[in-house]
Amino acid sequence: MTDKKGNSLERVLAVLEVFTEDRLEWTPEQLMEELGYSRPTLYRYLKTLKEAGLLSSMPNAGFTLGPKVVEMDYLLRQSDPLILKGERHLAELTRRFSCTTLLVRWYGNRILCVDSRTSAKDPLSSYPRGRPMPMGRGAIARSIIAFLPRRHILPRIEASLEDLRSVGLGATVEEIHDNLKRVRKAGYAVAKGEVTPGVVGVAAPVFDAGQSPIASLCVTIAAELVDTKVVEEIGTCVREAAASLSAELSADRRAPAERQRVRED
Amino acid sequence: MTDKKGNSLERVLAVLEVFTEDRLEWTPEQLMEELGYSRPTLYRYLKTLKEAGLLSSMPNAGFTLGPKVVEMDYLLRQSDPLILKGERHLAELTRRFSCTTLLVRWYGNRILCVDSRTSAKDPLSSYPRGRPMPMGRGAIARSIIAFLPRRHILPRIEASLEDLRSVGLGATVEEIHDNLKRVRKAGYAVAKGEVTPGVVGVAAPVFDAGQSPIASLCVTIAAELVDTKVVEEIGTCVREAAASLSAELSADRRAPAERQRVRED
DNA sequence: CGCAAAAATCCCTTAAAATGAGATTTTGGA
DNA sequence: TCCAAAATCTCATTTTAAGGGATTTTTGCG
Repeated sequence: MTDKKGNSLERVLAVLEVFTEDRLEWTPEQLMEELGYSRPTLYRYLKTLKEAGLLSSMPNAGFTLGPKVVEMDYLLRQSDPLILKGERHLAELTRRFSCTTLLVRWYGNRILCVDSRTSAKDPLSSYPRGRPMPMGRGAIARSIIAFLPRRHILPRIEASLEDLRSVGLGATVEEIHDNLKRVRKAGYAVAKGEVTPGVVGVAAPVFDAGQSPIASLCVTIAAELVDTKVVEEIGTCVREAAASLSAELSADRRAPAERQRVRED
Repeated sequence: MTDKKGNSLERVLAVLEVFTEDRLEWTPEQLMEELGYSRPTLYRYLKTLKEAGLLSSMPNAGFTLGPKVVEMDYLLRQSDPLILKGERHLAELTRRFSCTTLLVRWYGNRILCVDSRTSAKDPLSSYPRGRPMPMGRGAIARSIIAFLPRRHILPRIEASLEDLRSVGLGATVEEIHDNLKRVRKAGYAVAKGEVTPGVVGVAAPVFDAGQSPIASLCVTIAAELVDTKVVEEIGTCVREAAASLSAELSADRRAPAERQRVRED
């Protein structure tokens, strides 16, 4: 069984958590075992989730995620200021370099690509929209961690110490911290082949009026296409684009257009 | 207030329902009024939904749908047999005709585009992935209704009587029913300009081992590109593609590959 | 920098609602 | 048509969610 307990709200939503890339389909029996719910309870949950459209089941086959998910994703694409305002910058960067650009949101302990665009003839990235990436390695993760408020950085370094070390960012926590300070100073992070071999990532954080980054803008490009100088050039562009995007986001905030309410009663 | 009542599971999930194309952002106050929940209750719900990633809120701005939605959509794209097996047919139809093809799932009282592909130079359809379409008009809706078990057809005709009449399908319930029988016999439905002016839709139902259709495969094409003969040709293709897709789906069902369970403990 | 206003959370009792063992009905496949 | 498996129902029991009001935390502003 995965989770301890929680209130019934959390327990219903916990059902959604077991659907992963490794396991996209579950039978009620399997869910009972995995989640430790009783039969009637599980069926009640499933019924509710199914009615909400979050799950769907073909008769007597397993359950999978449902159509409401597709609908919500569509709505999200229309509502997320990050995506809406980021598009322009993605386009600009892909125009300027032969690369794949990613707009990646930070949430919980993951980072998640919410939009991407490519101009490389042979795209190398394996992270399309919606595929979560682990924190801990790669330019994106580092571009976010480096810009966290001081007291949040150290715990994160410790949590991902293995990864950060193996990536050559330093041997001790202090050394790594120093390197992250350098990232912070430069305004962008660079990683060579940390996520995908032969691919260089250059990422800069995106802020939303607050002090902590909420997302990262990243250019990934084939290593053979770049040298130190070009990486610097890309870094500058990415940093500026990210800064500009951040500014747009917080400007939007300051003048919150009160959208009209549409009722149907 | 939108909904009457329901158990707390339904009430939490009802929060997700208020996010629509007309209203993509809600403040807690507005949600309290709209849903009729008390303050602590609403905040509890919001907290839970936010922790699950289904909602997100930028400090003191409104709430919007959250990143988990993007992740689930990605998973869904990988797991939905309809999408996976349908892709081939969409590709084939778009290759053969200069058109937009849609794969549309039926759920509740809506139909929802889950995949689409276009080969027309100037795509006219305004229903991208995730945008729900109303039942009641259009070839897609009709291709589904016509193939429902007898006892489900009449209530649906009555429910959408206005629409069906205005579309010229007949004046009385009987007349409309006759027309639907004809659709059933032909194996596909045709609609001219019912959804988008100047666009002809040709749709056939997709089944999943059961008697009721679960989806529809549709070709939309500029009216000026087709005459009766071509429409018939398209109809035949669409019907055959849909039948083939249905067969693939139920074959898959009959030999349910037991996917391995991956645990991490 | 610190204050006032608003937002979000907490507390705690009551009332309501979720739970689950087992019986029962429905479903879908042969 | 019938049978086994799947899904739902029943109902006594206990857990737990609800919400008025107080409290703490955050935010905007002087």
